[in-house]
Amino acid sequence: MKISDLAQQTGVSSDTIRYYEKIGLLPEPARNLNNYRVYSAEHVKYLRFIKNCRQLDMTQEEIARLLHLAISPFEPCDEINQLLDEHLGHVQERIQELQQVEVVLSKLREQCLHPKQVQDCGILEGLNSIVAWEKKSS
Amino acid sequence: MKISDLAQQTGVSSDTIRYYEKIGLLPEPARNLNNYRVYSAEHVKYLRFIKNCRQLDMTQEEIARLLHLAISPFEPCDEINQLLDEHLGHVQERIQELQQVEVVLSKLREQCLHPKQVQDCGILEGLNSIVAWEKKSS
DNA sequence: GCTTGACCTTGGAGTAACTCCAAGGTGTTT
DNA sequence: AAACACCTTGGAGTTACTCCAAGGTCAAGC
Repeated sequence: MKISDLAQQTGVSSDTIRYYEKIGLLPEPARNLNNYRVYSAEHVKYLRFIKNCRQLDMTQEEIARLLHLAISPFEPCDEINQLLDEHLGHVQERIQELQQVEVVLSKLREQCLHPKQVQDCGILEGLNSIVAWEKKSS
Repeated sequence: MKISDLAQQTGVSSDTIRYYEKIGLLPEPARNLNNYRVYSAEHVKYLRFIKNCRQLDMTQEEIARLLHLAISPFEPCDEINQLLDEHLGHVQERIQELQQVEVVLSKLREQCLHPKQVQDCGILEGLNSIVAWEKKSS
């Protein structure tokens, strides 16, 4: 199976596949006589796993940790649970941040319901004077 | 007013101030005899504006557009409203995406409520078999 | 007068997670 | 033989910074 086949089967571009290999997320495949990469069914599984994690917005580092854990079948899985919990926490934090942004933006938008000249636009006014609210973490 | 004063008054680091100048977001300040940057009250206003926009998660490009519009007081302000609407749209989209991620992560987490061995951990199982849901846009 | 420490300057490298491109090799078809 | 689609590597570009090194300046203290 060549790189374009793997790309097609997983919906991950060839460029990205080579990139994952380079950073060590995806195991190096065998090569054929022309130096083309040759992938196995294992690689499909690996890459699907990675893709799923990315869709869950995990970082490469989190994925690397998960992959590392996945190959130690007899270890306790606390670390996996912990990683998931932390990641879930980050996602929830980010949602809250964005919801705050949404509120401020909506209020700001109401400052200018009818088109005017720029000098009278309440939005620019508003942008000059937002009272910085607290962001929990960045 | 030197760069560290501006930094202190706005809560934006000196590094970031120089960076904003470099990419053209912040107007170039005057220089004193030692070639130190000398800022005016205008710069404080500018930088506060930029900081407010960044807190609203706007990109540098959006901010640049706003700043450009802000100096044309007699133009109609439709474009400002449109920019805000689009940006609000992006924020709402991202919130929805993250909420979907949150649901999937929570379900995944339930696959392993009691610590086990890695080989029996339902989370890894789950990560292998997430049915890719539709993302509206990336 | 000299050292110390706190600033300032510039330029460049590093971060995450890719994406795109150029230059060159290979393989199949017409 | 030419056209076209694929493969290889290496390197640059993206966003929004952050950090660092090497060198210049300035005020205070001994």
